[in-house]
Amino acid sequence: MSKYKAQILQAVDMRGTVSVIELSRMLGVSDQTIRRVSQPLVESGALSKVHGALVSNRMPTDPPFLERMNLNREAKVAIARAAAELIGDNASVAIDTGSTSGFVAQALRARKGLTVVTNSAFVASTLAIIPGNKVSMAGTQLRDHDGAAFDRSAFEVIERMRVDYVLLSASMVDAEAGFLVHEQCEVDIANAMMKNAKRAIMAVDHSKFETQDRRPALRQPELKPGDIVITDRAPPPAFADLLQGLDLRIAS
Amino acid sequence: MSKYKAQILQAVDMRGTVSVIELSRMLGVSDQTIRRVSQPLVESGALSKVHGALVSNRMPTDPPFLERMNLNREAKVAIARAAAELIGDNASVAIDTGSTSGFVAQALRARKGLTVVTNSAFVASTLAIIPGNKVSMAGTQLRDHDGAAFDRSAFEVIERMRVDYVLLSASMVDAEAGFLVHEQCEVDIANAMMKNAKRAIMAVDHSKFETQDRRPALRQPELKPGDIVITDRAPPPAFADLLQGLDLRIAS
DNA sequence: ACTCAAATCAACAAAAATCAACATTTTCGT
DNA sequence: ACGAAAATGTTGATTTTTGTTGATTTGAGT
Repeated sequence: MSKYKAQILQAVDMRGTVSVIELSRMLGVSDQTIRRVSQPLVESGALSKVHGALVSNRMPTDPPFLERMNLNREAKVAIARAAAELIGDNASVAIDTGSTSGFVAQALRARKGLTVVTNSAFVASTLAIIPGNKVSMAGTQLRDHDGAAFDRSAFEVIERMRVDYVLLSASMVDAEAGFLVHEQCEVDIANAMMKNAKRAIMAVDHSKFETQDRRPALRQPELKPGDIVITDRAPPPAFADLLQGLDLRIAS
Repeated sequence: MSKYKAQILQAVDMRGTVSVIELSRMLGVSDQTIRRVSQPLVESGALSKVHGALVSNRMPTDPPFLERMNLNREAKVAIARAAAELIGDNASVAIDTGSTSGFVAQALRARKGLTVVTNSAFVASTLAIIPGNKVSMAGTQLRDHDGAAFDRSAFEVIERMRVDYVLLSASMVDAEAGFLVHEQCEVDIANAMMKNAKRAIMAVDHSKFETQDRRPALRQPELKPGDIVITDRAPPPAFADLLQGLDLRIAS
């Protein structure tokens, strides 16, 4: 068993796919060594190999989904680590849809004894198989672009739970309007989750503060004083008002 | 108890992995001493040893579900390909839990326009994000060893659907008793799915025909004549009676 | 189909780590 | 202080891992 095994697995699982050359630079060894030590991993089925790279078997390989997962990847990983750190073991947490939430779910695999409620099938399947976790999948009918549910039963499940944290995300942030998403049903779910959570964690990478997106957007429910915002760079000064009273954390 | 043990344990658990040389410098003793002192620690299971370093056992270990996914991998992949071929585009299909079903779900990503109902969060998240699919997740409360649901709402969802195929699996096959699983709830779900499907596909790799498992087991609902059994090797002759009237297919 | 660059593989030599045996030092009870 | 037992360091043979080389395969583009 090689000493690089854990690092390779972690890197590949986090990113879905990473090139052999990149791994060799990352670990400071030759590409040949990466191939050699990863061979048992692919034989055991933990990873798959393609020409030039290793790909994770634990993550969807569907283009649109993967694209979003790979946008601002390092930022999201850093934010996810910080969120997982904050949440801690044995906590209960509601998690919404969104690629950042997907990374948080992956980071939360290191936690133990979580109680989770989510309307994202990806989040649910990521965390459900960790021994000791209790995971509730909210909703039945999954929409195809991200595998999340927004039907009536989703609300019923969420409204039955009472959790320590709710993890939310946003498509963009506007200095006046606040945290925005594109669909009403996402707002509704966020609202239901927030009502039943002690504390909200809003996870947004820095790109969300700079979006020029002009598509119609809807406001997420307002955060309460003391709620947490995790991002990866200090937001521009224009957002000072919006973030007033919130617990802003910069992950790196 | 050696005076170094505590420090070694602490350092290794803290950092996950630390080289023997580094430990020897850290404690101001020879590398040989580190090996000697750490030997009882690895024998007692507190640490693992790799060439050049000691790694903590505390932190990262694969969930059992993923380990089962890797058992008889090639056989399951072959079976999954055959099943996906058979099911075709635009079909509707109910899929149960089980590692073989997980592989079938992955193979089904190549199909288009599927309507899927499943009680496995893993299957659901794998297929939900394929554009054009309609996926229903049956159930809310996910059990931790495989992320599948067996609660009342799971049955309600399944009983509302009418599908072309149901994809089933088994833990083992007995020449007299037939296809067996270990839990009653799995039988119940299989039963509900079969009642609402035109045709059943039973996917079992060859190892299931050879199991010596003596744990108590329960029969899956009886297959109808014309139902399909997909496996990867011709079953032993003792199973001829059981397979009588069924459509047996050998995948390679 | 053909070409070229990049990635892979196989084999070998160099380097690093391990192990076993022995010499030396430390510890501890008397 | 003395001797036995345990712990540590040292040495050299052995094993494992690693980087390099060159031949081969693969994949993208024409």
